Amino acid sequence: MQPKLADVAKLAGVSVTTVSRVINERGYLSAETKEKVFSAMQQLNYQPSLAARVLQGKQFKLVGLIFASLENPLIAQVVEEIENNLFSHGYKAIICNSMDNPEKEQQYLKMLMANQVDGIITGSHNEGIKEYKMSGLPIVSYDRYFQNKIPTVSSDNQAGGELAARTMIEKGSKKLMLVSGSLEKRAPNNSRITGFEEIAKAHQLPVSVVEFPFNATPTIRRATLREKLGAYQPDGVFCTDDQTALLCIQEAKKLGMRVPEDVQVIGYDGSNYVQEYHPELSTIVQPVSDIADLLVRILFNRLQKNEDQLLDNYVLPIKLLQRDSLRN
Amino acid sequence: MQPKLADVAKLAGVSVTTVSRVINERGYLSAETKEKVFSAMQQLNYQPSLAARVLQGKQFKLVGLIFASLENPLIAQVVEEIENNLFSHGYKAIICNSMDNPEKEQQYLKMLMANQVDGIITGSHNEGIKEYKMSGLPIVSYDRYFQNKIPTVSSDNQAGGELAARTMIEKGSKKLMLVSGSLEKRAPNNSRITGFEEIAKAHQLPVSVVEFPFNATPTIRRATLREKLGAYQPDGVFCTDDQTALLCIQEAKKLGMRVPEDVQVIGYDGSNYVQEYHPELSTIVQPVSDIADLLVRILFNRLQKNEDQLLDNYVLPIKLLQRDSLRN
DNA sequence: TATTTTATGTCAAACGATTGACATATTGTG
DNA sequence: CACAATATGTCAATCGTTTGACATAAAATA
Repeated sequence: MQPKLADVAKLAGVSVTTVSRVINERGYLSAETKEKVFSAMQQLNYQPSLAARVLQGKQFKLVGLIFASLENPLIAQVVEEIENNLFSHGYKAIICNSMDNPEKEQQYLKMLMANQVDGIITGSHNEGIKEYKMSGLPIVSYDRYFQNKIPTVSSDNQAGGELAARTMIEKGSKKLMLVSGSLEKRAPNNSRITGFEEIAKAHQLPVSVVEFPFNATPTIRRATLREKLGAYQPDGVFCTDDQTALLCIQEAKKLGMRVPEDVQVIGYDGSNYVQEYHPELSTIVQPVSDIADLLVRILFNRLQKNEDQLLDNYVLPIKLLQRDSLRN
Repeated sequence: MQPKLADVAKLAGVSVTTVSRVINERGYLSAETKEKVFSAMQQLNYQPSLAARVLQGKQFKLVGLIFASLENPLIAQVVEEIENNLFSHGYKAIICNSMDNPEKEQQYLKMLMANQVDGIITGSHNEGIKEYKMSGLPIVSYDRYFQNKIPTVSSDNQAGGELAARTMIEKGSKKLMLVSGSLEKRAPNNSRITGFEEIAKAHQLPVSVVEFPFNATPTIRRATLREKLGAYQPDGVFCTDDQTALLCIQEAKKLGMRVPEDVQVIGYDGSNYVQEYHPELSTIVQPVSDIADLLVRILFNRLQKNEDQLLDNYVLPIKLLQRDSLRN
């Protein structure tokens, strides 16, 4: 059995109240007693029962992370950085892979509420889930709009789309194609599309649009891309996520199109993984560290009930990573 | 405030004991009462306080996952599949990125103990951490050997190394190179090396060995690989992980070596990501789903105190995924 | 009809830590 | 020396749920 407060008290030769005082830093305490208590805790390898503390109204120091899937390198990185961030504040993260499944997401929310987590950070695709409102929990979202004053952090999707268009037009592309990795309305994501389209229109260049449902498999995407690339023969393709962009490059090459001579390709996300292991891909890079940082910061702000200066949306700047899928 | 048991009881017009009986399925209960209670729970959106239940000796239904880093696609996939598996059993997962840092791992163990998680699944690199013994928690490990009867699940590393060697030798490689993604002793990992070396020796073929410390950055790996490839000019390279294999292919090409004509390359891991987005790479594929499944199954077995038929090591079969980095 | 079985209720003690109220020493300060 | 500040102790209630002991009443069975 795990040692309890009383065991520590006995070993240290003090009362349980005193031990509790030491742990919670209340009242007057001599250095000597603190020392005794701490060493007793060490010896017994004592860890206060979180369950018992929570019952007293203390925080669990537990945050729920709801994201679609860790198999997306960007999400994996965001989750990892959030987790590191939380850890440094003494918080733990419960991970929830919603798999883009609203039912699963709903069940997760119930679980998280039962666990009485202190807050939730979500980057999942499904919205209109009423439990979000009911939960009464502090929630922060990544790159998703919610109806009810849930703060959202995202990269500057609009500017990203614009930058992608401007860049490839500058470098000579005239016959553009836009591939949306997932069609969901209301996602900030969509600004990537509008940003791109606006610039294209300003230059009076046509844009062929391909949209995938979010659950399209790589195989389906490949087949579709192959067909669209072959049929339309674009000389510049912007994909709203890196993974689709990779497929796009690969299929273009299979069709005998040279990248970037015949067709330039730009992706979106710029995870560490893509930067390191797909050196060819040019992409719009999201500031992941800043995003993770801000998400946690906002959550803590809400946790501490400092309901002050909370914006509804935080939009962080993106930048272009230019590599071989773009001409010089 | 969250509704409590008493609120449900009042709304359902029964006693708290009855509600508790319904929830815990104890004693005699009429269908009618159950119905009333369930509907009251629904109406109030009642979730029993896990903290209170845990205090009564119930399980948290919480498992700690300690892995090095989610930025490795294989780990991300393993974690994701474990999490899905746990979820279907009503369990949640706390995620811990140890970042290959023993100190962090130790802190995590403490946290997990304080949280009174029901068990731990670890695939982290650091061993000899005494807290593992002290924790008294059921632990299962992935691809790591521990001294003290902690069950381990791994892919058949030895067979994987052998298969890699046999395959490339069969396909004509005579000047072999072995690149170890991380040098750690005592890891099952090492069998990949010995397996490869044994077959090479049996064929009286020389093997040049390159070893990286686990924390070598991609940049360092690239530079080293470039030099070793250039100096040794191997015609067959086996890398003990896919990421290093990708770097290897890329650097070989930069050096003007053709893959697979001049040099064949085989990796190890075969995560979904690599299969989908690096179609060129040939690799030894670990059965990730089976691994995740087994890890969870073993953990549950220990949780239920069925200390029966528990092997120390479970070695699951691997298979070769042959693609363009190998000759036909 | 007598006796089980079924169905529910009341009550109170746990689980482990926190905390307020209050008591009692030992210091230190003016 | 008086009075405050410091240091610790005792005691009991509390958080929300579980559970055992016991009581009671209705329905089912013998």
